[in-house]
Amino acid sequence: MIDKLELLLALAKERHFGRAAESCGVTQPTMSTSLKQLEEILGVMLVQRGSRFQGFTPEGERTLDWARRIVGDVRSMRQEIKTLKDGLSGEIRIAAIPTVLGMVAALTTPFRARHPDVRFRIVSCTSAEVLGLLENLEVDAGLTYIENEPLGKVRSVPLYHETYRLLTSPDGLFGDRDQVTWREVGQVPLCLLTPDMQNRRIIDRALKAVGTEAQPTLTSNSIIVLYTHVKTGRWASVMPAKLAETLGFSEAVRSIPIVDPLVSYSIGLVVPPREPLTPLIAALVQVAREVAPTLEA
Amino acid sequence: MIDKLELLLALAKERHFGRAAESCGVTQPTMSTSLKQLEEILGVMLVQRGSRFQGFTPEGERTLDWARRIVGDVRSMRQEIKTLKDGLSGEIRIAAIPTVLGMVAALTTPFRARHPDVRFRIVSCTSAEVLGLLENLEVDAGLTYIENEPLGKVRSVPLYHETYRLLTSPDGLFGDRDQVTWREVGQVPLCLLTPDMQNRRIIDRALKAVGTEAQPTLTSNSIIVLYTHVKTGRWASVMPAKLAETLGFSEAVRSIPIVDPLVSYSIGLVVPPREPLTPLIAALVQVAREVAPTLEA
DNA sequence: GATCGCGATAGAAAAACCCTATCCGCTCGC
DNA sequence: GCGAGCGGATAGGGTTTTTCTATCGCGATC
Repeated sequence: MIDKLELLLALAKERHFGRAAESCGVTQPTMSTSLKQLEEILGVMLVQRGSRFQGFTPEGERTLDWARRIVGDVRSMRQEIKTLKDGLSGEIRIAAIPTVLGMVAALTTPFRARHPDVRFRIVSCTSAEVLGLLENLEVDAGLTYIENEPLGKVRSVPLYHETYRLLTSPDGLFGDRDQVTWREVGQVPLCLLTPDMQNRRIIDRALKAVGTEAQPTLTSNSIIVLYTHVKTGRWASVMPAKLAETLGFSEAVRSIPIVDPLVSYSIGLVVPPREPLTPLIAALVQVAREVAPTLEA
Repeated sequence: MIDKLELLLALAKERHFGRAAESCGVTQPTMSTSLKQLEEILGVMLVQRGSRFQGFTPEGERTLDWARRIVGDVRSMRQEIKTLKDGLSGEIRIAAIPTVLGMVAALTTPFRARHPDVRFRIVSCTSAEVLGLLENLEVDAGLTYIENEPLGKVRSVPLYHETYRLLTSPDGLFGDRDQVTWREVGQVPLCLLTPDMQNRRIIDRALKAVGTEAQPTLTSNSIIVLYTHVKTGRWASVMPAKLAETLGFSEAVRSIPIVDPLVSYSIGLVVPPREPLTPLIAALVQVAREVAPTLEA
């Protein structure tokens, strides 16, 4: 039963019988028959049948919700019992948006100092994907924006506020300033994230609010790409202050606060709304609460 | 996996391998091996092993909590999907304390008018047992006191307030009064519920508060026994007003309000705190909310 | 209209499951 | 202190269930 629910979840993720089966370590016929059995048990069609996968029926969607919950609880149970036996151990999977990648260490380092048997897996993705991965039990926690754009069903722990800096060489446009306005930023050719990233949308929104828009000379979904370009001193960018700090640029780059208005968004840890949390996630929330004050400083 | 969790729940209920196995329709060896498998899966001992059942280990207790939740969710899922297919149908099991038994019809009748395919099973028990049965998924809802004595983890829907009447023949002690005090009630020989019933404890408490105590001439855990005795006109009792009304006594019995102080306790529907409720229970809660105002009148 | 990708189906091998029968240890009564 | 009886564990075998390989059939695509 549980296994069949797991197969259903895999199918929802892959939307393809063969790949879903493979991701669960079974063959495609097993996938087919198992789902058919699940449909028989529940007495309803769950999958739209055609020559290929065509999505779920409404009953299938409801069953998916239950499956996520039940499978999640079974995993939580197993982990909790394991923790009772071995102490905190295992792996925590965290999905993080690119602009917080530099801050992940602020969470993982104190955590690991306290719980050395715990491993981490960090995946970088967009803020929308964070929520999807969390929902589908593919990660245990997320690091993302916690106030703008609807969060869906999660619990969140605030970590810090993101403010923005113009990174540019001292002899570039506005390179001699102590602060610049968003309107002025609009005049600078920038390296920016691609528009599917929320950070980019935030910047676009800030610029639009003052009646201008970005002039991207380079866009990427990778912070590393932006970083290496800016570091040359020949490209400018707008980045969260924390990120700029963490990355540490050479003297060829100045980090200039952007004001008027001061744009600020909350970043936080998001975890499933389930009660009780798994011991690993509970411990992570605990550490997040503890380090949050030190991050704002 | 699910089956093994069900077996674990049965063992917790029966505290005896053989009987637990039988209640699940399997043999005792199956019970033994299944539990051993569960222990292997989780990597910990769950049951205190000796020559006979000696309770659960701490890990076993935690696993039990999870099992209740997971098994409950699986049942909810199956019921919800069934409802999507067939509409509301199936059975609702309600545990009720004796003094509300007469009021159950006030809930079931409007419910069945709306959902004719739903059957009911009503079990009578003490208020403590109501919560145990609810916790162990042995009933779907309870009808009991909702404010005094800790309720544990349930959601409750208030239905009405219980006040108390002295039932006695017109020519019995205080039989000519329009109201009596609790102190006076203490002087009357009464038919009462046994002390394991909360209603009895409420009465005892009320009497003790005015410095007297009950003089039971007959005690029973059955309302029918009390009813038939009082009906003869030769025995007196203290009963909730609603119950006395519902039962309907002959003219040989007067129902006299007891005052000074006016003792009143809330009766309500209690359901598991799980979200979402099963469709059946959600519908029951709905009906309870609707009929509650009419009950207080 | 041939080809290819996707999922369903058939049949056999493997695994899991559950039963009967029996054993072992503890408790209680005499 | 010893036999009886209860409670649970274990052994062995038959049956069901599961899962695999191989293959089919349907649609979409080029």
